[in-house]
Amino acid sequence: MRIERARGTRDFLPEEMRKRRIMEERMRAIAERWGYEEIRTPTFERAELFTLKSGQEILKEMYEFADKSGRHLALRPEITASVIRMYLNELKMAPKPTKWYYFGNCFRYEEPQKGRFREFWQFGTEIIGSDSPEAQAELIALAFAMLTALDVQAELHVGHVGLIRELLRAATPLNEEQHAIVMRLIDKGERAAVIELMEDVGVEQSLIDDLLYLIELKGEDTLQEARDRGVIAAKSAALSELQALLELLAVYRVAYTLNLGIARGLDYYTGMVFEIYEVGGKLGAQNQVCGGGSYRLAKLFGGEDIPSTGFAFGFDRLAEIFERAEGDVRQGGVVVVPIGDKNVDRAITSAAIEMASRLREYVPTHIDLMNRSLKAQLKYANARNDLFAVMIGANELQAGVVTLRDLVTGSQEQLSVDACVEHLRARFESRLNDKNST
RNA sequence: GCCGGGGUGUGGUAGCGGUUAUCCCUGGGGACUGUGGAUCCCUAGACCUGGGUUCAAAUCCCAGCCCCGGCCCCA
Repeated sequence: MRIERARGTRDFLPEEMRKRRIMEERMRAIAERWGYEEIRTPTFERAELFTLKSGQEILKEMYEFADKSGRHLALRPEITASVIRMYLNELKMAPKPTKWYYFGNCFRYEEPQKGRFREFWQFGTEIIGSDSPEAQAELIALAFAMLTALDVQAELHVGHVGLIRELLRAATPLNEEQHAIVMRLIDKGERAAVIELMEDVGVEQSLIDDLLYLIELKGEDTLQEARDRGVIAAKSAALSELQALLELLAVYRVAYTLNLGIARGLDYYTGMVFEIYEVGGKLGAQNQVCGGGSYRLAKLFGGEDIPSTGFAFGFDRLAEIFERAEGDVRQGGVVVVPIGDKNVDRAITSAAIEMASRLREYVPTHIDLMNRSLKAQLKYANARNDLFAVMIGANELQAGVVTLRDLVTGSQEQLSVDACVEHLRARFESRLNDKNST
């Protein structure tokens, strides 16, 4: 019986893993240089961690289960909630801001399609302890530094849920719960439902108009325009925060599009929110590669109210876009080839294994594991792109040498074990240096 | 949750009512018994699953599973 992969999961073959490893290393390197440290949290958590404030949308997609003693658990649908939980559990006394990054798999029960899977990877960062414009700008700039390192062309959309919240607060008949509902409707783009809800509760028509005007705002000059029209109060805290952020983004030379319609599906965002979209058209409908913003989760989990800012990349979507120029072709190594019947010629086998062990201190080396003929061993080496074969048979043993064959040129020579090791070590060392310098 | 298009050896495919199920790639062996990449030969290996229609199903119908994509939402 053939067992199929679970729907929405993937196997990664060596070639794909090489590419992902390159991407991951580039992103890690940048995070480290910006002063962020790596953390890791559990793959599953108490389900309440996610149900508490992540929003309705994520609940119906969650993998929930009970363990053998009946605990209510869930596979993480995202990682931010875990990071904050971990911070509160372990590190309340840490100097702020705490700057962390993480890379891990997440799980959501959705219909798989291009760039969307049930198990997917997020690479994210969090600044815990600050949601200042400086923190927001740094974080967005960091995201773009990573995109640049991956040669991904993308555009940034920035919004601020504070502006909408301020306006909703002014709409007196609405309570907190209704605010959340309206936010969700805005995020979904369900304009008609927003109007209906607000009219039902009896919100003034002018306020409804203002709200609709606000969420449609797009583009850089619209902020001033909105203020001139009195839609945004001149002394709005959210407005001045957003303006400060935009100024800093200019300093970081990150281009942006203002989009106040971004409300985001996770309910915990409280301030700046942003989304980044790939612009090359390689992702079809799922072109959002990054999302994030400022939030206040800590209080919900029983801690003090810690302002934080974070984002998460959809790593798989980046992988879809990322073309690797170099390092694409697997660089072959060395094969040690014992010649003769391994079952009979124990001495040859031993000599070959000893040779392989020495070479493995310096170069990728493999040795026949299938008792193949000389011919078949070379064929395998050829198919693997190996560069050298070290052949050891009865003749070599008797003469105290090995035969080193250059699989690219086809030339070969006999030399001592030490000389052969030294020769290969030198060859591969210089190759590694070449690779690092490019 | 909704809507399209698909599942044939390891991978890529042809066949679309009756064939010994095609070709390329791959594994093993050989021509060439201590030398890979070319050529040729032998050999291994497949019709997603379950029902139905039919004398006869890979082929037609239905359901499920899976894949690819779109809507919605997200990363």
